[in-house]
Amino acid sequence: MSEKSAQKRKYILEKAHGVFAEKGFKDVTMKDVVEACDISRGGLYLYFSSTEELFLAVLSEDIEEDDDEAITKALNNDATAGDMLALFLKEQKKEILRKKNSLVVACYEYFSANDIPPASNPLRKQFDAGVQIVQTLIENGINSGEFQTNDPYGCARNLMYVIEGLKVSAKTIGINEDTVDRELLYILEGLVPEDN
Amino acid sequence: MSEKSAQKRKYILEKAHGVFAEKGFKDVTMKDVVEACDISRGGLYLYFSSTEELFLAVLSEDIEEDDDEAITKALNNDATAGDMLALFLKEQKKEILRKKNSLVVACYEYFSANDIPPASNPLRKQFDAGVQIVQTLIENGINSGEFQTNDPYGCARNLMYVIEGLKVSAKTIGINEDTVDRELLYILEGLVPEDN
Amino acid sequence: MSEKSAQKRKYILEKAHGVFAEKGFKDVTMKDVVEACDISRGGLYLYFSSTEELFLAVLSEDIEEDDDEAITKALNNDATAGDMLALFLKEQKKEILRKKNSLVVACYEYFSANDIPPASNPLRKQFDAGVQIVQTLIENGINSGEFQTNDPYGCARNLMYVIEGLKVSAKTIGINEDTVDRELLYILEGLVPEDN
Amino acid sequence: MSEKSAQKRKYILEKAHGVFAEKGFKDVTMKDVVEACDISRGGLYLYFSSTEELFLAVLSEDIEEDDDEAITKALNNDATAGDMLALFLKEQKKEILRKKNSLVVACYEYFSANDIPPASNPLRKQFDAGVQIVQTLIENGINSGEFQTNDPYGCARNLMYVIEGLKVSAKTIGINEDTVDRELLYILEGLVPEDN
DNA sequence: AATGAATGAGCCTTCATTCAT
DNA sequence: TATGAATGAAGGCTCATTCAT
Repeated sequence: MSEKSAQKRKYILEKAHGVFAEKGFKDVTMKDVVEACDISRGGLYLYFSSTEELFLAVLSEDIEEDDDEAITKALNNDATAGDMLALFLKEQKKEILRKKNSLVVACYEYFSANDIPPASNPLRKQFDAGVQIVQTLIENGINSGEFQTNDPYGCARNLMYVIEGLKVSAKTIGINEDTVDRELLYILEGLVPEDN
Repeated sequence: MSEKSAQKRKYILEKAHGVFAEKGFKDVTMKDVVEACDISRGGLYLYFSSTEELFLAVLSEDIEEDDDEAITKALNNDATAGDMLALFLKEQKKEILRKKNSLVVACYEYFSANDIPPASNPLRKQFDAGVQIVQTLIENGINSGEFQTNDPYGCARNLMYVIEGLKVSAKTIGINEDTVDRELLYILEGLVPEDN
Repeated sequence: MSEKSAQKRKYILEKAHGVFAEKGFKDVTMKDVVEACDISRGGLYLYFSSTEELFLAVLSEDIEEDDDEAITKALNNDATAGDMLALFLKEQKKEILRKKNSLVVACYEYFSANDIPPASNPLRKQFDAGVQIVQTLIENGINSGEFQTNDPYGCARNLMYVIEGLKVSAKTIGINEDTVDRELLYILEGLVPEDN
Repeated sequence: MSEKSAQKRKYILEKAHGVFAEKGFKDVTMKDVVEACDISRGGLYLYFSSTEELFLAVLSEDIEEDDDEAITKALNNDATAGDMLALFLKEQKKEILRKKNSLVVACYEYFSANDIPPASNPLRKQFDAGVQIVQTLIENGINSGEFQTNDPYGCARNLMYVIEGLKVSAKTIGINEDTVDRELLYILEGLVPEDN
């Protein structure tokens, strides 16, 4: 039955994902999830015993899938650094503007209310991974002459913080696609040699 | 009596401010506020009839006081653009790192759950005001030869998004003073003519 | 100031009358009355200390005014018994169908919840008075040859119970003017000699 | 489980019936019912979510049972119209004088506060059904020579309004068995040929 | 007399959690 | 495993009543 169990667990996580995306973290009740899953109250408790447990499980599933497949794939090809950075930014843009199934708000609510040690904070991991990827791409770009900067790490961090700022702004003050494009472009332009 | 009433209203707002700072928006109950104020349930309802009403009142009081007095004062003196930008950033840094009485998290929770038209969204107003100030300072700095950039508006926006990113990161993944310094410095350096 | 006091008392009773007419007895709160009168909470308590006290006061004022003036006046003239009974029924009909300011429902609620000794029950007094009036009119009518029945008292009671039935029906199942006319006419016809 | 559920639903309705009989409609709180049933607050809400819902359910159960079984049974026998009318009146009398478990007052309170379209107003239905029964009985009685009247419908209505009047009077001004007997007798006598 | 702020009791409603089946 | 009835705690809201001014 472990097979069937795993199946059901996955099913619950999917439905719960939708609930967290819609209501954030704090407003979600076990009842919400039960109803979304259309299972019994007791049934849910068999798998998860609190919204926190549920949320953390949803989150790790989510991150697992997340693995920036597009980027990874591209890295295996012979794409230029510029192409790959563009690809990365395209993914980020999609995430920033995503309305459906976004866990961003739920993450803010959860991680701002719970002091998670950085080492095990998935948000932190994602952020650091992003910086790492961007830094690498920039360095590659410098080597190939596509990019120009004397602080690739600083630039990568700057980019990631801007992305964070855009994400939160998208949820709180509302921004449109043009705004995102403009901001990302601003940064990219800082990277490109300006002599031309 | 209106005098005393106003007094008490203010008192409630102060206490509520503390509660929102501590628990964010969604977790705050009227009971929390009642207990923080040490008044009766009915007494609170005399002044505010929901946590939303309370929060919005707290917020407008907060913004009112906020008025970036330091900056304003400096503007009336003969401070250089560089000094003034440094001052602005110091204020922002304080805000980013503030643990006590920060409404940042509560704002995220409230404004991500409620679609407020941009025109009346105080978060938006604050952001735009920030961009405006920074842009002006940069332009002044360009005129005085302190700064160098061909897109003051873009640079101002970039700075403000980084600040947003730092704010949210401070609450969710935790960042220390050095990180803030490093990020702000990175941007400042981009502004300073590098020929020397 | 006793003059002014009496004035205000009267004012409160008028407003309260409207409130009881609209909401019945049980649903009325002191707050309702305070708001209807636009006076202070404490102010109302200076005059009445419960809705019950208020209601009973409203009721006695109401009954006082009620005194079937029209009938009384007619009795002093040389109206025929038939005319006077018709007049009486017209008044009753008005009462049965009245939507505004009717205390009927409030009376039902109050007197069905409180066992008032018949001797001091104003509803009972009114009922008995009605029977008495009708009986007298019928007897007069018999003497003048207008009416015919061998049980004037029984007929009067029957009429009054029908009126009670119509009153309560008007409030609970809804009846229209035609229905009232038809019912009252039915009784009248039983009184009139049928030989003609 | 549905079996047990139905059982409990019935149990709650019985207890609630008692509560409404005792306190009318408006004064009944969910807490009253919870206590009468000796179940938990939440438990009650599982079955009914307001006193209104409860009351309407109580009412329809009540009417269902009500079916004037005695009359129906008699109709299938060879009882005379007079016997059957007497039987009907005996039932009504019982109802008029009933102290325990009577929903009359609750009905007054509920239906005078809520405008229910006549077509779906159970009080109206009951009234009309009563008129219909009485009219039929009278007509049968006329055919068999037991009764005499030239307006069976009018007489039936008159009877039913008197009964309504007696019901409400029983609750508000208090009447005893003799009074009921006397009033019903008065009407009956009007039906019986008087020549003998 | 009159005001209206303040209190606290009371009822409403929703859910997390348990448990018998 | 799975169900869903049941419980009771928690928080919301409204008002009767009091009292300092």
